[in-house]
Amino acid sequence: MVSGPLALRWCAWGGRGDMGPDMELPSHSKQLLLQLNQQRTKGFLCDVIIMVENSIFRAHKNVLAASSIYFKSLVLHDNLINLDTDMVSSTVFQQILDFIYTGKLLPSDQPAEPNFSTLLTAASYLQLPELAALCRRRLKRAGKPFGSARVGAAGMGRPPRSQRLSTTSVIQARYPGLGDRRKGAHPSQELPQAKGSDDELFLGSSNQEGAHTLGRALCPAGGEAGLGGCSSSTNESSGGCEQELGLDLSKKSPPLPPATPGPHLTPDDPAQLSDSQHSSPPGAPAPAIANSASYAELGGAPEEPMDLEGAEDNPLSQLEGPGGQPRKSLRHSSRKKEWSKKEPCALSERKETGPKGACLGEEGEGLGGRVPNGVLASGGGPSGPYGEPPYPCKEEEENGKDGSEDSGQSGSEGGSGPAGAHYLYRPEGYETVSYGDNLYVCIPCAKGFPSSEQLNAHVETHTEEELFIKEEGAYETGSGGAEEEAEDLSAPSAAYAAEPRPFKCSVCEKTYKDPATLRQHEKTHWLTRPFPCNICGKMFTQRGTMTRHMRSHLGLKPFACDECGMRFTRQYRLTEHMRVHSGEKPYECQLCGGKFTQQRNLISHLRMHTSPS
DNA sequence: CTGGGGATGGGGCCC
DNA sequence: AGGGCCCCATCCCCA
Repeated sequence: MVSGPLALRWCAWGGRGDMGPDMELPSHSKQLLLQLNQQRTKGFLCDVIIMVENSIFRAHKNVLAASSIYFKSLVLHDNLINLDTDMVSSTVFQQILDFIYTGKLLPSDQPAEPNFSTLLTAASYLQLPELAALCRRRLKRAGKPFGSARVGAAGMGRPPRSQRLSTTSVIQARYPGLGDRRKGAHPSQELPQAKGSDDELFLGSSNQEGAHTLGRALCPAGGEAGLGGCSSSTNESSGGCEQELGLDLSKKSPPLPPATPGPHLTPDDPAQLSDSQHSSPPGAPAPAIANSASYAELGGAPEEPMDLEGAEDNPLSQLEGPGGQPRKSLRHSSRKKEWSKKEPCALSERKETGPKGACLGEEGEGLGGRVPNGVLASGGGPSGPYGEPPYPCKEEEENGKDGSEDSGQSGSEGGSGPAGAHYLYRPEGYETVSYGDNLYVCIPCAKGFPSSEQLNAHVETHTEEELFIKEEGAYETGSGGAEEEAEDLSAPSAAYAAEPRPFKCSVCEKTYKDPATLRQHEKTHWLTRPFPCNICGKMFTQRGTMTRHMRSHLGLKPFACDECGMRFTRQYRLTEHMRVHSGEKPYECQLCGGKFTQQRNLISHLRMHTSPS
């Protein structure tokens, strides 16, 4: 399943002894790559977003996974990848992505010759052995030393990752949902397991050349005799090579079982399973995706030629595809269009904000050129209000809630600067006056810092308790006061009388069984929403809500109906939907006896009974 | 044209 | 972190 287009390419290049030349299309792999690259530039079927500095790149998981073991481990888990900007810049990544999709180092936009040293660093970091080798050759030819670049982070004078883990929280706050997997821990840390699972498939299904390439992928620095730290027989010990790469794989062991052979995916996670389905190459005879759902998601009947032009307008409508329910497909298509109409607002807004807040900032092509018609960039001009307060408070959002669409908009206006609960990145652009260097602001004490690291170091000086007290104090001055509410503690509501709920919200009347839930609830009273969407900037109080929201951006619908192939973003929706097929109507109106498949429709129906109109 | 119902999407929130 | 449920909003179909 992992053997993507590049694996195909390798097969073709490697030649096959059992197949005569008349049975082989010499240009097949080239054409395939060409198509893929075209699709990438159009955003068609792109299923992963890579964020580098302020730029967003869209790509295909299969292609990334096939070209780099690093990407392979990343895209298994995530659809949004945030690359270490210390290791790769957006300009360099642009070249790299082009290389991945074309096999050529295209002349960059830069007037000067591409900086092979930085390219080599990035290639090593991203574990692109062939590109790294190319760079090394060029550097060698130019007589430039490249050892420092090859050793990656260590060579760049950066502290080992384990020492940099303290920044993780800030990074998570800025890019929540990216998690440790993406930022804090290099995915190569999962290599031992990867080698035991997917790579075996890789090796087993490839010819020798493919296996050899993979071997180099496992050991990026190697495979180039006399150049890398590893000898040409590097396949023997990839671990050592990783160390030499400076990718510090020994630090902070990932929360994974030891190198027991087995799949990365947790089989009980439908989302992940689905993601793995996403990774399957279109057209691959994968029984796991043989249902109409996945088939629909792959963009239509396999025998149908892909209509890229049509797809340009709305890739998501293509994703929905003819799933056997034309009406629904149509509806989804229009819905998606409606949705994408909203996105440009947020994005264009972000574009106008400063460097960090704006994913699209300096590099117009980050979206404009790279994904002109993709989910992120489709549609027309801005349609929402500008200049709203950057950090919408709950009340504001709820008061102005004349539609989730609108609240989404306002949310996105405010959210271009990812904000943490206790720390906050304040993007440029909200004020015409520059903030100077202190763009990272600690919310509790309002101190500004020039870097996330410094902010994070500072944040750690605040204790949880202290922060909590400050939040509490803010509410006390704002309304009611906690004291009078505290008195209510003695009078728990009858509804909760059966079960002790000793943890009471200091702001409202709600009580909870455990402090964690209370804490979570208290966040709903905070004026800042800790979890911003990386794509539209909308802020959320809970990480889970944000990641769920992110799914809608990425068009991820992991939960497929076996009956009709419709896909949903949530399990619950699928459960609901399944009643359509089963005919089950468990919700009955006590007034008229009407039965409903969904509770919410019963509720809506009950309103009809109760409302005077 | 209108209202009701079916179905779906997204966010909030609790567990 | 993820599941489950609630809510609101919306679209579509149909009587």
